[in-house]
Amino acid sequence: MAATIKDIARETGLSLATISKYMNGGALREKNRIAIERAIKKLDYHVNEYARGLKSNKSRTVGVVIPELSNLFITQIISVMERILQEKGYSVIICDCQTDETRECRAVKFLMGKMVDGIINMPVCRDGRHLKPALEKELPVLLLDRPLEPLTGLVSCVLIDNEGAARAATRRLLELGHRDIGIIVGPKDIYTSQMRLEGYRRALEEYGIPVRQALIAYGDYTVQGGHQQIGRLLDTAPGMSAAFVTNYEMTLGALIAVNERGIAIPKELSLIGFDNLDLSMVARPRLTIVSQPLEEIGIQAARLMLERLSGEKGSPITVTLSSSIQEGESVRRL
Amino acid sequence: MAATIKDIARETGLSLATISKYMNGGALREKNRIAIERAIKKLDYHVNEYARGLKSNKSRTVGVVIPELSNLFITQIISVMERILQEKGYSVIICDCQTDETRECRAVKFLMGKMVDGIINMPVCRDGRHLKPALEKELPVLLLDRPLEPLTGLVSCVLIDNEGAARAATRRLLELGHRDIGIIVGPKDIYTSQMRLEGYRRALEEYGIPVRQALIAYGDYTVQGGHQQIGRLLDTAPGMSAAFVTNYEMTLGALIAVNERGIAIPKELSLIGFDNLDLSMVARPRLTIVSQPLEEIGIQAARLMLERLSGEKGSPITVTLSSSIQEGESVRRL
DNA sequence: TTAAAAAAATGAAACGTTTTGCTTTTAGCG
DNA sequence: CGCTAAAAGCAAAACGTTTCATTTTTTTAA
Repeated sequence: MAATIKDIARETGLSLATISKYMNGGALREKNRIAIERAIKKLDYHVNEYARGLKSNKSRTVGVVIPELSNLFITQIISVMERILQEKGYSVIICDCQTDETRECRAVKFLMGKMVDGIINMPVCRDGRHLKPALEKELPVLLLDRPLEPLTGLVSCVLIDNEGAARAATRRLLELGHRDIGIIVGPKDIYTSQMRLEGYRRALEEYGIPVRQALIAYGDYTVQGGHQQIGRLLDTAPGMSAAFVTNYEMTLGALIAVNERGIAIPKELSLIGFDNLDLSMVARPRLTIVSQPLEEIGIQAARLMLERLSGEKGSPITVTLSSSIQEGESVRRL
Repeated sequence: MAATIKDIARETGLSLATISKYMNGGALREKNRIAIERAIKKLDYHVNEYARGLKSNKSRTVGVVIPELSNLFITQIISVMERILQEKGYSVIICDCQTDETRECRAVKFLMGKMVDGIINMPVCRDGRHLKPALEKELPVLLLDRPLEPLTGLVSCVLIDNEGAARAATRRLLELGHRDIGIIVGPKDIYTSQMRLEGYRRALEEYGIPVRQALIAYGDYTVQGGHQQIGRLLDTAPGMSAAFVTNYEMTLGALIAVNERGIAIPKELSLIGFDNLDLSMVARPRLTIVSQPLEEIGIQAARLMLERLSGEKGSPITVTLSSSIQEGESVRRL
């Protein structure tokens, strides 16, 4: 049915090898190049990825394993990555493991069954066991947003300077005179939570202010979690003059709760949120937020993966991107 | 390196053809089946999808073309579809065309280059031109959420009864005595907008109430759009006692705006929102919403596609799912 | 017990590329 | 013009499956 390289060969009178060379960017005579191009157009030829994959052991496909698809932080990054990889002819298979280690493990195996050329992973499993099959096969592996201690030096990472971002946000509040600063972080065992909490601690230390457990709330990075935890803080730490919420969903939840309680921002409570998405453009007063460079994360991830895929060896790299604080009007000077 | 069917043949003393038969579920002698299974385990054999794809002209891959990846309605559906398709051994390649017809067209071609066995599409281009190459090749095509007039009878669809849902929501407000009901729909040229607006109109007609342009606002299905448009309605239609917002993002935007203005729900304004996501679980008072069966959409889409992929011909089917109203406390009796 | 029918296994030929080692053609130079 | 080196083109052999037409084995029936 569909035209093959053989048809092109017949049409042009050249050999298979020459056509193949053309398809892979080899050098050939001008008139042959033209003839081939004409034949390709005439016969509407497209390479058969399967024949090629079989021969070359490359699928031109990258697998992406994420904990959750319904998460704007993640989809925003994937969107960018996908576009870039696609421009280079790679397709992307996304596996949503639903924050489940077993599924994550299965996803890696599934992708290897699909013969992906590389894997990009925002890991759930903390010990990196799930990536073993890929590493054994020397597939390029790239970690997103969270490093994996046991894999240090073995795989590349694209990270955010979580600690620095949280420190800067907390400092900002301290500079403006706040002393009772609440923070809502994610689950205790998640890397980004730990780092953000650490940044908060460090900033307080710099100012010689004791860290009070009552001002630390552990959410679960969901809207509901943010809603609950800000409630908890407001109830149990009445002196709190400012709160720092450390991801987008929880910021949304917190904002809704604060509005419901009729608490005025920033008059009664200063708020610093997270992630530069719709929310920050919409809420009034405009939210002051820690803005993660989502697009840049995607770009760097795609770049690093493409470098690996094109055979550049070199040792694994960790790229750490820094967030910026985007000033709004949700923080006031005390 | 990796074990092939040949290795299994050698290990078991059987022929290639027999192993292949086993792999594809053919009938064979019990002892041979056992021997093969043992060999597979021993040699850690996995089929080479590329060799198989080359021979069989099947890629066991489904392409999904969507207007936007950072949209909870969409990702929620994809999540389910992907899980089901993956269970059947299919992988999914997602193409985010960014609501751009040119990109959408390119995405279809890209996917065909990747030799997908079928395409699931939430279409942007209204005339379905972009799907022509796929239809010509007789690839199974499935439309999601929006039918395409010119393709009626040619492709299957999974739809929501948008008109019915909007009518039910509007009726609900009418039953409770509301007469000045605002509605925020999406862009004028989008199918779901039109249907939802139509449902609103019909409900008003049933009650003999004239449709007033001042109560109809066109948003763009974004948080910001919802925020703006509810503002517009509140400003230009001061008598409005209830509002119906017709997607998740705009509901979020509207809710934020209403809270900012200190308007009490449902005392000063009754509100019906859309889509049963985090938001409705979190907002207080709990929102009354039109709840689309996101999971069911995913299930039906996966099912229909799988049926097609397994060769069942039959004529294209349109599955229309109905939404339900989930009662909260955001609507009051007038 | 044997012939016929049914079931299972087989060998070999594809599928559409890439690649390797050679051969032919072209270009450059004295 | 003829020689050489470099460039371009070629034939054939893979890659790991599936599938078809046969052959072999097993089961059934007489």
